[in-house]
Amino acid sequence: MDALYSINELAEQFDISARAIRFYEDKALLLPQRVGSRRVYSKRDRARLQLILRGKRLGFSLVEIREYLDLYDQDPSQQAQIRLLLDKIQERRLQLEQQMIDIQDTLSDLDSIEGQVRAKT
Amino acid sequence: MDALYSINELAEQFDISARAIRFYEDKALLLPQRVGSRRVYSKRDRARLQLILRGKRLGFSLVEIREYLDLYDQDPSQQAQIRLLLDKIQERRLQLEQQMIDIQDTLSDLDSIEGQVRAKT
DNA sequence: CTTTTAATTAACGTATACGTAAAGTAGATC
DNA sequence: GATCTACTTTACGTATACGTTAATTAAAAG
Repeated sequence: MDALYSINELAEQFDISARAIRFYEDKALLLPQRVGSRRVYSKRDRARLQLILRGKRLGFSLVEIREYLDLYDQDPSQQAQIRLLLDKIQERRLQLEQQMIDIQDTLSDLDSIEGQVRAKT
Repeated sequence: MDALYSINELAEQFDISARAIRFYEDKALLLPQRVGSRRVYSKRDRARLQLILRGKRLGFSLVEIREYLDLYDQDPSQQAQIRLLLDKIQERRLQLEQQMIDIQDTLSDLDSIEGQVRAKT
């Protein structure tokens, strides 16, 4: 009696298109059961989709995400691959830090523009 | 006697391709002087390119960046557009915050994987 | 049994941001 | 003057992540 979802239910829950979900399956990131020709998603599939979307928010490509998802499948004892993932995460962290700096710089620029605007009134 | 740069000098300085710089010009983000047919970049052009790259790191599209660059050109007194930019910046900030959460979640997952790995040894 | 409704596959289309030849030119060097 | 080097324009190619018909089909509702 595990909860099951249709493709459109999942799409609505995560605010994405059914097309996107089928696309992820096409790229081997998901492999739901079928009832006849229709896709049926388990809790586990749903959790996978959630990981996919998180990966996307982190800026990973679908190919990268697929590789990382495999880590969750293969009983996780491959430390080499885990290290690779940690490296990628670290790389992303550095990018995030640069983004923070960029935001600060941009906000400074905006401040000075604002100042100029005020000086003119 | 303002410093001038060739396209390849700029490319090297910012570690991008000359092709990329020409592409930005094609998209009207840059408009360097010409000496004969060759592009010559001023300090101001260089600063513009720096803003372009910052915008990219912040996740803006070239079209968006072009719109914002225009803000720096038009003597900055158009508060409506400045507000629009501030809104976009705010939107990016929210995305960044979500990214921070995603990173934390991912690191937690990695911790638990690491725990499982250790438990097995 | 007929009509919706929800879902399916197949396949072409789209936007973004360049990469990558290919062919030519202009100035500097020998 | 020939060649090398840096640079140019033109234009087709590429990767990613889906959007968008179009044509079916199966199951539910009437």
